[in-house]
Amino acid sequence: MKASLKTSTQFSSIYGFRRAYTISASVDLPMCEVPDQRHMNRQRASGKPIDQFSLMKLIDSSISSNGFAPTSLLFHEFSRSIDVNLCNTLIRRYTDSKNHSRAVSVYAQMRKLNILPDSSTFPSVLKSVALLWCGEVGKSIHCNAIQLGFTSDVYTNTALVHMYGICGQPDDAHQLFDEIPDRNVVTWNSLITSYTHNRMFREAIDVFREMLASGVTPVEVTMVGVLSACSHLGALGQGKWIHDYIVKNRLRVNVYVGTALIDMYAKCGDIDEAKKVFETMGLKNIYTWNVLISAYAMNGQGEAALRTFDRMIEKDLKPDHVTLLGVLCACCHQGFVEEGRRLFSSMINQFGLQPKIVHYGCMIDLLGRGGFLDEAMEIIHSMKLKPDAIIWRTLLGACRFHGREELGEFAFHKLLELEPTNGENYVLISNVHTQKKKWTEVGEVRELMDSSGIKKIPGCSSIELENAVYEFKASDPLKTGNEEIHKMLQDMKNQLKLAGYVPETEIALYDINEEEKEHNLIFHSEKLALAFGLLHSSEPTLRIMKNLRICQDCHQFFKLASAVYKRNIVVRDIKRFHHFTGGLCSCKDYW
DNA sequence: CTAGGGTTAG
Repeated sequence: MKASLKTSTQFSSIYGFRRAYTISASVDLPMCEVPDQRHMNRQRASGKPIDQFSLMKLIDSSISSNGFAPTSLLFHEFSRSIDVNLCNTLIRRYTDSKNHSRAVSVYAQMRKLNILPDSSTFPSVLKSVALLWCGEVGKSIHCNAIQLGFTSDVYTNTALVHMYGICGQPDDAHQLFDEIPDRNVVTWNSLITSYTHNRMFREAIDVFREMLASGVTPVEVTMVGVLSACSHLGALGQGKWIHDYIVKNRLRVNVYVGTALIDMYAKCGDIDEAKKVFETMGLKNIYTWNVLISAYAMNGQGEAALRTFDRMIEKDLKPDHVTLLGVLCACCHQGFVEEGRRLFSSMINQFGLQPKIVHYGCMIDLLGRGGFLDEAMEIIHSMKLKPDAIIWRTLLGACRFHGREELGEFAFHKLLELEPTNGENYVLISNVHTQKKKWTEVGEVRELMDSSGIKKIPGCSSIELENAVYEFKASDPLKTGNEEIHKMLQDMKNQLKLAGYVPETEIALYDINEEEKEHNLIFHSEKLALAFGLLHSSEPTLRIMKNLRICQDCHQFFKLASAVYKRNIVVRDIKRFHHFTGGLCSCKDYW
């Protein structure tokens, strides 16, 4: 029946998952250290078979004091006492205590001893398989379930949908889902999270719509999945609808739902609403605080992020790696160099957290943008971790900012080794040379790019008006179809020039992160979306999303447009938000 | 009695 299932060998690399363990269902288990050897020896010496009750007690005490029971020995010594119920309990205990590889090992032992699994074996063991990201093992357990006739058990099927989803096989999850005769709300939730886990957010929302259409009533967990999808898509209209749905249907705003709501509003650029949800929440945990801190950081409210952090510390909450990342990022986006240095050292000294590569990256960005490139270099040399491509790219970006050609070349050569096909790197070094007007070097980079076949990513922007999303790609002014918008843009350009707009052509000439050359600057996708928004909406705030970073020229253009056309413009680009109001941007041009 | 949940630099 499952002959069409794909193998899962690639999932770990495609989705960036780290394969933590590899377990084969037929592998011999390693002998574990035996914590209660004497007790077992006594039992063995007495020659009496141990009864199930004593065995479970033994397992329990062993798990609670050592975190595990000597599984293989138990199976070996006491196999006569072991039946399916005992195995199920053992699997569940291991799953609950996050000892997933042992849970799977128990299942493997069961199969070896020919103890037939029952309908409650599969859900528990599959949960562990999912958390171990072992799609291959999951598939073989799925085959067992089919052979043993558990194809219509909804618990098993739901666990399988979840397992395939978590293991990076959302298509298999969906295919299986379609074959399940009696799906319930948990089955639907599993399919939705299959998609969110695999960054297929539109599909997740489609499934949610289908779920509503089929008459299944969503619950809190459903909302968390769909809200997460809305966050990633920047779908504010959709997200608000979910929020309304929660209120109207009296679903609880528990800590999961609340955190997901804050994140949704933050990632859709509505920071005020995000804050409101936070203030009305009863129970908050570290996730909630972290989400609010990075909400402020990405929306250009660095001070608020730091104040939130202080509030958190006052409440005696212990910050974690994500918290520190949020505050460092806030400092970075606002140029708070001194504050960033202080936080970085308190991370280690006060909070006892060992910085990860991301924290170093953030510090290098902060120092680099601030012009402290030598200090950034010192950090790179002093860190125990091997600098990755992102570290070097961040440094290269700072070199462009401050015209440090030599150091830039150094970083670029590191990048050529680490990721020779990433076009961004070529663009950055090309811009370093452009600034210094070293046209020979610029030409060389160009050639290197062409010969390596590196292509630019097309820019695409979208704007949501009255529940519809309109997408724009950088357009060719000679093509027909967008006359209205093109005419509007020409008018805007003339208007804004009166307010001081000067098209910036130099950088754009070689920047593949932006769509078009000099004469086409005016047809950048975000400008098209803005013109469309101004023409077709009278809302005070226009929200635009872009798949790449906003370019320098558009940034200037939008600032002036916010003043001339008296609108707030919120742009979410691939990195962060820009809130344009009255001729200024929340990023204070520091990005 | 067993299945489903939120955050992360450039």
